[in-house]
Amino acid sequence: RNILKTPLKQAATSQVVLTERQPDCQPLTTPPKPKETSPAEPWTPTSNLKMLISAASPEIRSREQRKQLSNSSTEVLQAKHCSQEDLLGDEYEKSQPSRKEKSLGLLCHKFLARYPDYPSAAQKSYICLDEVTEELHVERRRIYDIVNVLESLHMVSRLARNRYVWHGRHNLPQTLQALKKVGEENKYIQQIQMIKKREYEHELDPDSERNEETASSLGSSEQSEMSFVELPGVEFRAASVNGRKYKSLRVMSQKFVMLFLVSTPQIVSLEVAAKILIGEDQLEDLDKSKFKTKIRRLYDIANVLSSLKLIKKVHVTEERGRKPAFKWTGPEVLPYIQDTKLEATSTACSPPVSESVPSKEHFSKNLFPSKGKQNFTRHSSLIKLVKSIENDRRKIQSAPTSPVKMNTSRYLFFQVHFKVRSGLTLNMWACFVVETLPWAILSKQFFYTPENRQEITYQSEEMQMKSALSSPEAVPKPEPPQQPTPSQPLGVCPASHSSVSPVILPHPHSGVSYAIYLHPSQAHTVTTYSPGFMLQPLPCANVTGIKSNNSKVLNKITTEEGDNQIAMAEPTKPLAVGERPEMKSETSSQRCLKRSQALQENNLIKRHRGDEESLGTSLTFFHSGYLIPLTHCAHGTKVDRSNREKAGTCSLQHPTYSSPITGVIPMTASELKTVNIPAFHITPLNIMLSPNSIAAAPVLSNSCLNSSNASSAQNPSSSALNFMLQHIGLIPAGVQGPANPVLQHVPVSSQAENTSYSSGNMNVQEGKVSTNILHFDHGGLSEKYTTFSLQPSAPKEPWEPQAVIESFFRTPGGPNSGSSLSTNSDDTKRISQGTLYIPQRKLEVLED
DNA sequence: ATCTCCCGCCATATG
DNA sequence: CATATGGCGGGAGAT
Repeated sequence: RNILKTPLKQAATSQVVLTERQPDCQPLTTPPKPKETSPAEPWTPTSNLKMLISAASPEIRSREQRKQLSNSSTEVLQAKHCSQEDLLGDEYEKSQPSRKEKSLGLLCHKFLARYPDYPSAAQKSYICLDEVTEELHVERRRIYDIVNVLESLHMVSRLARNRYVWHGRHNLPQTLQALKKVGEENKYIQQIQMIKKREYEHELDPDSERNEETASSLGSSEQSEMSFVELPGVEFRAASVNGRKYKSLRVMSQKFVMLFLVSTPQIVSLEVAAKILIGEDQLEDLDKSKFKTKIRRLYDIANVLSSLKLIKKVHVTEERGRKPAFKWTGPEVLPYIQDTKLEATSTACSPPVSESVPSKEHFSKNLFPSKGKQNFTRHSSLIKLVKSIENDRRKIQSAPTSPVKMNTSRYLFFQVHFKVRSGLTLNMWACFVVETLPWAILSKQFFYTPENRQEITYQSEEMQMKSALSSPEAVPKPEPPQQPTPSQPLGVCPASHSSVSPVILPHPHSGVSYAIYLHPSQAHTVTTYSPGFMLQPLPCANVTGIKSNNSKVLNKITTEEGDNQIAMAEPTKPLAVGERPEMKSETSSQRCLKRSQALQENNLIKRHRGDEESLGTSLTFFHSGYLIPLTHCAHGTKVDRSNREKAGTCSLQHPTYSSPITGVIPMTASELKTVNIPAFHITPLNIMLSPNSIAAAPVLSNSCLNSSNASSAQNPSSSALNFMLQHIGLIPAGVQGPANPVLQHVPVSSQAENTSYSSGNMNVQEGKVSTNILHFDHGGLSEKYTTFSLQPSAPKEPWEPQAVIESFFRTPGGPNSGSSLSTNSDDTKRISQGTLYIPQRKLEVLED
């Protein structure tokens, strides 16, 4: 081994020598001196050879190395000369070491093969680097690369020199959870947005300005050091090692993973990752070489992660071209259900066993993180983002002179993560703009999370996002200040949902596609920007074919990789006020059509139910035009209960989906009834702000139950759901049809009962939002979480975003009431129309 | 040409 | 000091 080392070092030297000699035309001449001086290791000649050989063929090189091990310097030399000349021409090509076969990925596979994924306590395996390097025939250096990444995931930990312990994937769930949490705290999402945003701008006008950037970046240079995320049980032993640095690769690896866990489509392009990993420390250091190096490292890391099946390579295509990226294919990591106290115990569990069921408190705490008291608007990246947004608005409005208030506190970001029965999950990011329209959807998507599959394993790549649907929301642009529409209390938002277009959502397993109705503009956007995904607005008449196999569209879709998409909010033409009427009428007719279809579909569904049975899934048509696959849509608590239990069981076996909230969250029959969403169970998985943002609303006890509408029979969670979905555009307002032709204009409801729940129409056009409770009843634990919901307000009362926000993040009487957002919660504000959006490019992800 | 990323020099840390 | 680690970037296969 040492032998190898020495000559290598000299290779460089010899290069110099060689070069110098070039002019002499005697490149092969061996400098006599050194040769004699070190009989043990004839470095110069060897080096020369090495160089030549390596240039000629890696195969030879390796042979050379082998020989070298058993050598007698002179002989080796001879041999090499021979081999060099002999082999150079021909056979060298085939033997073995095509570069690929030496890839870190492959090596990693070999490495991993040596140890069990889930080593039992008994078979605690140790890793001796010397052995490994020898057995795998690799240079030590390479092993370090692997081990470092594994360390970052706590799959191994160092004991001492040359010695590591193998933990396998036992810690993975916790690690990922922890990483995700940190990732969120680091505001990676925003940073990513920021980067994309920046790129976008550069595209628009290459001669962009960078002063603003710099300025904003100065804002704060806090947080995120080279902090390595550790787990309670798995700290760096050999504590001394812990003393900073020398964890770069590890840290980088963790951060890289964080990016996946945090970003919504779990896809991260190398470019973005590199930028974030760099920019995190140095501000705006667009050093080219540094970037390259970062990329190199990322590839290294990615190779290991790939071997671990945690990520997979894909390509993201956008205007700029095809960019390398990776997609997370590891276990789904739910919002931090990580509790330091629980880790130790859970670590001891055997393979698939998940962490113990989190305590109520802990769960709630995680669901609504509230520790970060600091106003997140202070975060530099966010400020940047906001500035960018302002820029956009300026551009869009083409009214550069219009006063643009830079008030960062006006922006609020939050993520909504709804879970639908059979695993269809709606995940999105939205943004509030205080003083403007309610919100804009930054991104949203559906993905399939098979929590009720018994056979689920980490290879969730087949499952996750296979049927992902990401529909870029058509976000209305802000209206020019010149023509404010203060008189129009109801924002553009509701209006934009007045009509829907069916869209097909492929289903990976059953081969069934689901139709989802989206607003035309959305559908359009989708089709336009996600060609690869084949979101197709279909003529209503055709939608009936839930499982149609004749539709080429469908065929294509099912063939397509579900994750070929990624679409983000795209600037779209705002709905002009004038257009609204027409839209509506059109909508009405569409609704009718749809409803009739709904019936048909329902039948179809039933007919096909048998097929679905195997999956324990069935389709149900949601009368609002939202078709969702459901698991025994039921209707009663019983089913729910059993399901829940099943889910619970499942979770025990599959840590990946073990989160208690992954399971079915039952709603009582009464709830369903009230809500009028008979077959539609939605579980608000988490509604949270960006980490550390404004005070979140932590759980509440019963007190809250009564806080706002105790008397009201409405189901809080449903309210919330309606509210969200509607504004998100998933549920068209006033689906009920012509009955309420002018929904958009007529602020509905004055009573809680008819606000939206009674007639099944979701037209909650406006109203006050108040805090409400979500019932989480899983595994015997019944919990209530405060969330928002609509409360009927006085007719004609304009929208009060402030209230929305307030109630969204605030809990009456809760620890965080009177949060940072606004000083007086009861104060309502008027808002003008408009919306913000974050321009993003169309993306297309391709498998490799 | 671009994407990947192996190789191995050499600065540092460790013992 | 000898070794063990691992940062880093040249430059060569892969595509």
